[in-house]
Amino acid sequence: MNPTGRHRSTRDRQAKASLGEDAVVGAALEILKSKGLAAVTMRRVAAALDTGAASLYVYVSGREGLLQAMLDRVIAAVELERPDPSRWRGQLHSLLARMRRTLVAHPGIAAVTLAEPPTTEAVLRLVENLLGILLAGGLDPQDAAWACDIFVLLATATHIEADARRADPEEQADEIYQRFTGLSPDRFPLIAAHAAQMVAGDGDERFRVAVDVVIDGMLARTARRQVYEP
Amino acid sequence: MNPTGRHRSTRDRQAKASLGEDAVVGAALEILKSKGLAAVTMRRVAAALDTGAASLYVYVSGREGLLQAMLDRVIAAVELERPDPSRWRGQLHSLLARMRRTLVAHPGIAAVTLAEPPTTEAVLRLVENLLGILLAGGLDPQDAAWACDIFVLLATATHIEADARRADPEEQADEIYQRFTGLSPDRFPLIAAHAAQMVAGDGDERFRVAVDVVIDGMLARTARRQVYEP
DNA sequence: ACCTGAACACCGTTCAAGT
DNA sequence: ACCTGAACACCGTTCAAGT
Repeated sequence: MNPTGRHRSTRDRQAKASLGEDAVVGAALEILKSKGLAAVTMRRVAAALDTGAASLYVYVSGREGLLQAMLDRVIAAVELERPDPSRWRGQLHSLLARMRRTLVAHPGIAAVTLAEPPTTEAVLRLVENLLGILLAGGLDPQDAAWACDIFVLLATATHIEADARRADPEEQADEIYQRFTGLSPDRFPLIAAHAAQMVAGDGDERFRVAVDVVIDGMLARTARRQVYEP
Repeated sequence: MNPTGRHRSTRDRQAKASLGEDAVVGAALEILKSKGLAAVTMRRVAAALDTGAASLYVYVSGREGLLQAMLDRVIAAVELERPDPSRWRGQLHSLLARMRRTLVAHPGIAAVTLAEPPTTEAVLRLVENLLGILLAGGLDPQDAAWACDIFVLLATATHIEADARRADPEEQADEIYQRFTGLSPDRFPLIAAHAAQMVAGDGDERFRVAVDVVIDGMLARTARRQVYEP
């Protein structure tokens, strides 16, 4: 057997010394990026590794476990920030924008985030970093914890939203705009009147505004507390 | 054939005059509530209606269309508010709490919301109402539009989060608390130190805080605009 | 004209039987 | 001891053939 040769049959190949969780997750991520979440089936991942679906169960606990491991690997690639009280707001925006960009690059992967509590290594590191920046910003621990939760929810939700709209986003925005302006002014006067505002901004900008709004809201809470409970 | 009789075979029964989109959606919602989203298969819905999966395609365009119709019916049941500028903040909380409660009562249904632009009748009515309350509150149209988007994202995301945690939520919170306090203080000092804050509050309370934070953040934007661009 | 059984092309997971 | 082909119990969707 030529060790560099590619083999098309599942029989007749060298020992699987090179296989392992990393290889399985890697193959699955490649399929995810090129074909989307629905294409990530045990059978297809196995085929990409020149083996059968049953062999995958040695390295992952099943499809659910595989998705979990994929998310962890994706999140692990997000560069963190060293919390700096003098620029915590900017750090928050950078970190969350990177997180969102990474998620968007992996269509569908975030469905897993919401489904499971943040328990894997990489997700914990990200949350720890978020918490650090928020506390450096002077937030009360409870507010900081809640803000973490909200930010993760927003990042995940905008990501799911983004990748459901696979087609040209601008074209789709235009389509929705047309539909909104065409709505009966008797029944939907506000949506019709403000259609332009309803479809304004791309995913990045909408996410940025959402993060900004949450930061402002948290600062308002902090200010209120300092007035009433000094 | 006795018209009140139940038939177990797909052959040998009266004409399907009673069937229609409503019946299909109703049967699907019953399965959703009792067995969850994964159990809502074309075959099972058909079986509940004493017919075969193929017959469903007369009334719905496929599984995706069925889910869409189910969501519309669920959202249609959310009672709306007549916008009142003097109590818009309370109205927002009431409306969104009702929306969330309705979603939580239908495990898994919200996965559909995010996946599709808000284009169905009932969703449009809800968004129109949200927009009305926000504008009554004095928000700039663009801010109001963005707030709508954020609120819908939050409601959907917390709902997905809620129903992934099927088991006893309190027990699960305790489990996560144990895991957080047990984390290495070298690597995750903040999560470990603030574990209590991280798991504080049930779904309702966390959602309420999130809505409050977004409202405060939007008011801060409004105030800022009025100072700089009077 | 309407309805649907049966077929098609898939799934995730298990396990007996091989090497 | 390790690996996996084949089987099991499902999917959504289509369509030819029946009534």
